[in-house]
Amino acid sequence: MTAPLPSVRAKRARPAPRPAAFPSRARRLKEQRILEAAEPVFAEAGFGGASMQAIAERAGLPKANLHYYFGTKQALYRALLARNLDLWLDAFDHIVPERDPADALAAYVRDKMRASWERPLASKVFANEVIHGAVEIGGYLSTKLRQKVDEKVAVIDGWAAAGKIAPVDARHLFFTLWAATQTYADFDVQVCAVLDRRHLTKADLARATDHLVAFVLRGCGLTPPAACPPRTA
Amino acid sequence: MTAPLPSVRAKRARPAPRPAAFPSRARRLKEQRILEAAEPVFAEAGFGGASMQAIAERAGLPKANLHYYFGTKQALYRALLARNLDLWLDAFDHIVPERDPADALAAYVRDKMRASWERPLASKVFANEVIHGAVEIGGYLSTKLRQKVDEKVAVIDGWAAAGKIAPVDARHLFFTLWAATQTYADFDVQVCAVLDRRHLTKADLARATDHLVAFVLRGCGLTPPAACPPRTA
DNA sequence: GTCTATAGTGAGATAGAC
DNA sequence: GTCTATCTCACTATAGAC
Repeated sequence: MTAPLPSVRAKRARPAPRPAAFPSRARRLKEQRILEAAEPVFAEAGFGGASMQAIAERAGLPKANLHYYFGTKQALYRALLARNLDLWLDAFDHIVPERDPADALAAYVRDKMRASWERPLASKVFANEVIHGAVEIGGYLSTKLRQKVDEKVAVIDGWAAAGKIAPVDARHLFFTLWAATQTYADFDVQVCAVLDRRHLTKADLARATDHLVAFVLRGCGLTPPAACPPRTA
Repeated sequence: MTAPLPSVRAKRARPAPRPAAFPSRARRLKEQRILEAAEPVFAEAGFGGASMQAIAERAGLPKANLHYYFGTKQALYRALLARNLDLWLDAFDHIVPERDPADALAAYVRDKMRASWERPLASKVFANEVIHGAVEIGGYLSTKLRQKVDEKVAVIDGWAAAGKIAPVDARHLFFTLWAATQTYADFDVQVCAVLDRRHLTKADLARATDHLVAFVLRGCGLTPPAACPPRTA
């Protein structure tokens, strides 16, 4: 579709910089503080738009300090991504064969919606990275994430074979669930605009969750027929 | 949640630059060509990561030429956004009271999926802009888009009142549909990774469309009860 | 470990010849 | 209208004093 662009993040290749080999407790805390400050900056400006200056100001530190701990902007960015990657996998734990499909899927959706409420910035950083080609996390996506999805797809296929759920395309079902839940974090501004809100409230998210759970359960044929009215011409 | 950041796009405020008052046909063609080149660059690098240099190379023109036509990088970016904004509204035309809900929603989903296939870069540019706070298009979102959504929400509420569709939250339904369809454009890399593909093919998108249409129709109670198996304990 | 001062580079934008 | 050469500045990154 599109000819490849030269990678955005490839200014000057530099060998692994200063960081210590044995991270002390104090060091970890400092790093944590910097990552905390970096998250909103990368989330709202993207990698290219973020500046070490802006991150340093947020962290209340001089710029040079960030370089002392992370070496380069890219390394800081990578560390931030790494810290959050597995965040999205936790919800998968609900999807197990022995559990009732409706309960499992409802819990999955609720967990993902909770994440959108509690960690919207992490979601935005991740979204940015994927939109821009997942240069840093491509490996993760095609190994750990794919394996986890394959595993959970098998669970859903098992439910379908047992007649416990409508025969959905489980992989695409996950794409739909990810998109539908993360949109409340990534595209919150658009949701706000349409709902005529200044900020999304917990009540807004609760309503969104109720909508989504009901929608998904019906979509998977997990709601009693009573709620399935006959189709009108 | 997060304190506001200084806008990413606010380096040096400059008065409206050179562009002519009466755009000739030739001028419009040149502008078109530049916008065409700008789309993949902004899509894959974001505003901050995109460079006028990269766009110029894609367009086969010297940098100065872009500045002659658009003045600033921001103006070029704005022009690109403006060109694509109404793209997403077309599909709404299917949602009219007199049409059968199932047909209308299926057609809506199919149109949006077609857009994800045909104009993925436009979708990415838009997604970037929204994630980064919709600084440029916030006005559009809270006026034209909101009005359009309100109008179509009324149609769906009308169907629900007439018992033609399950009582869904129409606004959140649209958020779900937007997210579920645009994810195939915006997050194509992730979808590829999970599906173990190098690129998404038309067949992949067709399969995704079939999944989504079926899922949405069931989710809206628009599929005959036969396909709604009883819930198992 | 911390921070000030600065080096060095790339980017947006412009001047001015053609 | 077009393009080369250049200006200016912001940004990443580092040197080196404390």
